[in-house]
Amino acid sequence: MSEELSIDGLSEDLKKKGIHPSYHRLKILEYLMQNKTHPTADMIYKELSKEIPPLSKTTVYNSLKLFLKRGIIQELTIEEKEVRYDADTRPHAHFKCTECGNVIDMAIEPPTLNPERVVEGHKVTECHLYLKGVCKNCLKNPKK
Amino acid sequence: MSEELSIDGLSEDLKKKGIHPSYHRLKILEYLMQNKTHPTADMIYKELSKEIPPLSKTTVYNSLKLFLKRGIIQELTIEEKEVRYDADTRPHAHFKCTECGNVIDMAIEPPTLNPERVVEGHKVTECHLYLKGVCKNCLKNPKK
DNA sequence: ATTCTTGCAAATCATTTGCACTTTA
DNA sequence: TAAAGTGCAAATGATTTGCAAGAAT
Repeated sequence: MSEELSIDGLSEDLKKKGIHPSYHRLKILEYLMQNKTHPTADMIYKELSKEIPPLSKTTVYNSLKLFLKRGIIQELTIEEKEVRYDADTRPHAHFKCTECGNVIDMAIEPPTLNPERVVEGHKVTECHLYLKGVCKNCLKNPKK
Repeated sequence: MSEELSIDGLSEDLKKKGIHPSYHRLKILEYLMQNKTHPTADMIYKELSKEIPPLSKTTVYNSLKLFLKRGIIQELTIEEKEVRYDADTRPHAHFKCTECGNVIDMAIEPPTLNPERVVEGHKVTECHLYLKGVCKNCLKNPKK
């Protein structure tokens, strides 16, 4: 893809965060950056398995957990029993379509999602805005 | 929803929603309305069990699911593996303290959380704003 | 050689399900 | 007596853990 998504670039990103850029880790992060579908661990595993047969789900979980701890991805819990991951850690909202199940990004009025502020005396460090409804596409093409 | 918490009032609320106001259901809803701590199903079960020995967790799950379907409570998925319930269905934000683990309500600038609107062509019907950080209380009394 | 990475298999744990018992109308 | 409510026990399924084998430096 583009140069910012080159394996070399990703490799550098990981090194900067103190993560050894192993092949599996690079592929998992690359997948997350190229697929803005906010996949679950299972989706990532299923897709990458086609390409990388010797890949275990444990490694996917291990890698995601590591990326999360180092702040290079974020976890979305828009729905119970469906933890999704997003390589874009900039503040933005997420919309889940109840028809097609897709989760899409949404630009949202900044003040709301600005982290690192104090509200009512509480120190806020993280913000998630989750919207649900029917997406543009499903509104146009109703199922059934 | 009635403002007072009389059993009679709750009973009427349930009937209006087409839910038979059984003893267990009334106690579960009453607990949710009196305890603004956004408890999990397990917390509700553990607490109510003290009072109502013949109560099974299945009944708690059944009742919560039913209330949810009829729109008299809402589900909070601020954290994975910790689905919480809130009897207040008006738009408001939720803050989870990473120190004490408590989830507290927060009044939030209305436009952000107004449901039933169209954003970027998508029909929004539900909004959740989840904040994380350290609460006022834990800032004052740091642990250890 | 030691440390890091990977991965199988078993453990965990919240939630769901099947079904039988009990209560209510 | 049919329908609704309840609850035990088993099933489910995503995630975690323990540990051993393989890879990297």
